[in-house]
Amino acid sequence: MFRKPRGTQDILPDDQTYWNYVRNTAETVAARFGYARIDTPLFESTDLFQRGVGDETDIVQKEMYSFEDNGGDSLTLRPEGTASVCRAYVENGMQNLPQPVRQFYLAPMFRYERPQAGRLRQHNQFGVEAIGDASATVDAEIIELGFSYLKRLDISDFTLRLNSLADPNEREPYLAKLSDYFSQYAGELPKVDLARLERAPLRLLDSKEQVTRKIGADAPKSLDYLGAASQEHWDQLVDLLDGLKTTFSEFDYHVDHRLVRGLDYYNRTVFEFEPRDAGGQGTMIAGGRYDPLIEILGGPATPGIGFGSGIERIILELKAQEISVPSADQLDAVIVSVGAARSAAARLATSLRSNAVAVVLAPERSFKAQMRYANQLGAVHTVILGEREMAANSATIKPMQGDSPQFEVPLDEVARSLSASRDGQLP
RNA sequence: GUGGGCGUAGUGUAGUGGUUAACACGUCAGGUUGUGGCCCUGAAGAUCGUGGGUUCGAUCCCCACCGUCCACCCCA
Repeated sequence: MFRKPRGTQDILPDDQTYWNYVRNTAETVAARFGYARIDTPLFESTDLFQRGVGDETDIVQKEMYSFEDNGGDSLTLRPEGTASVCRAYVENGMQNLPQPVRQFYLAPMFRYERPQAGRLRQHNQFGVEAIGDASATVDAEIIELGFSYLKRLDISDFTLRLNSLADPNEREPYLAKLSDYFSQYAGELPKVDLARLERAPLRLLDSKEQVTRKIGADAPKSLDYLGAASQEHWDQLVDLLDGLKTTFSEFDYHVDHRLVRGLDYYNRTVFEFEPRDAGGQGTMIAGGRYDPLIEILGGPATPGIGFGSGIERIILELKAQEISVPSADQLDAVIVSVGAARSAAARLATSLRSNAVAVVLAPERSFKAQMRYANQLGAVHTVILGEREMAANSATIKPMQGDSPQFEVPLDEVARSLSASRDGQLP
């Protein structure tokens, strides 16, 4: 038999309660901050990601699902969301909208990776992007949005790390200093980190190797290389976040000069929310400013900032914290009927559904088995249609929870009776 | 891409170099005439991940592959 491709998953009905909870929360919070939904294609021109994400990144070099279509074009299943949103921004003339343009997405991403907990080949992200405004107030807004999202999900015990990667022209001298610094210790660095020293010196900062971490503690900090403009931006952001601290008692952040990003397009502000006792793949939200990106993609220089949040990781954390999520829509009734009453039962089901009652017709089994069936489905009521009811043109309604007695109502009042009972149960 | 653990019915587990591979939950059917949940009885359901090899004989030993989990890498 077939099996699902490696690193993919079936999201079964039982798990959908988590997904609904997360998606609904994301939509609600996004709306509250004035972010509107955008959906972009599942695949894009390969070149968009090569240029946007960065040719040197692992994502582009070995993790993309790229293919050539019948017309000979090279396309790629999107590995991340920001490049597409920026492409859509330029392509659809969003420069002519009031700036910044605030958008969010809920969408699957694809990366050819070795699967493990919290890491899949197809995963889903809630992402937000604010494009067209370079001021630090937007940075603070995005971070507040991420905070509100986690709080509204009822997740606690998370930390927010913050850093500034400076602007590209400031980063060159910084990276040189950083390389120089680590080169002094080349003899002590483990093999993986020697490779990083060549390829991506920034990555040395968040290495998991003990030695490297120790050496990295005193490494040059990007924060010390900010130019006047990015320094002012940083100061404003810190000021705004301190303001948030006084508004939300649980809000906090800490500056971490080791926080870096794997995608090339980031500049200035970068941040991550992660569980306090984060394991390997813990990061729940990661984002930052990407002012150079749209120009890199061939558009007009346009600043932007946003974050991505892995829904699977959020759900892992919801489960880890044993957070209860709203249960699925309940089934109002199962109709139990035998013999001649079955066709009347089918008609009743149809009529109930058009009256907004959720109803299932029990399968053609013994009376007892049908009652069991109703119980297994967790229906609030059983509606019994038998010979007696047929003769009286009525139906018996039996509440399945608690021990209220069953009662009989005329057939045309079943819908009213069921919905009244349902509405009465709401708080 | 690297290293390690694991792979027995739908799910969770037990088990043995040699006749019909066990248990629990779940599923289905019964427990008399139209009433679920508890309980009782019964049934279905596993080519013991796949393919090689060792052996008279392998689910059990060895190898490869696949899958899964963990760590690295990378990242959400």
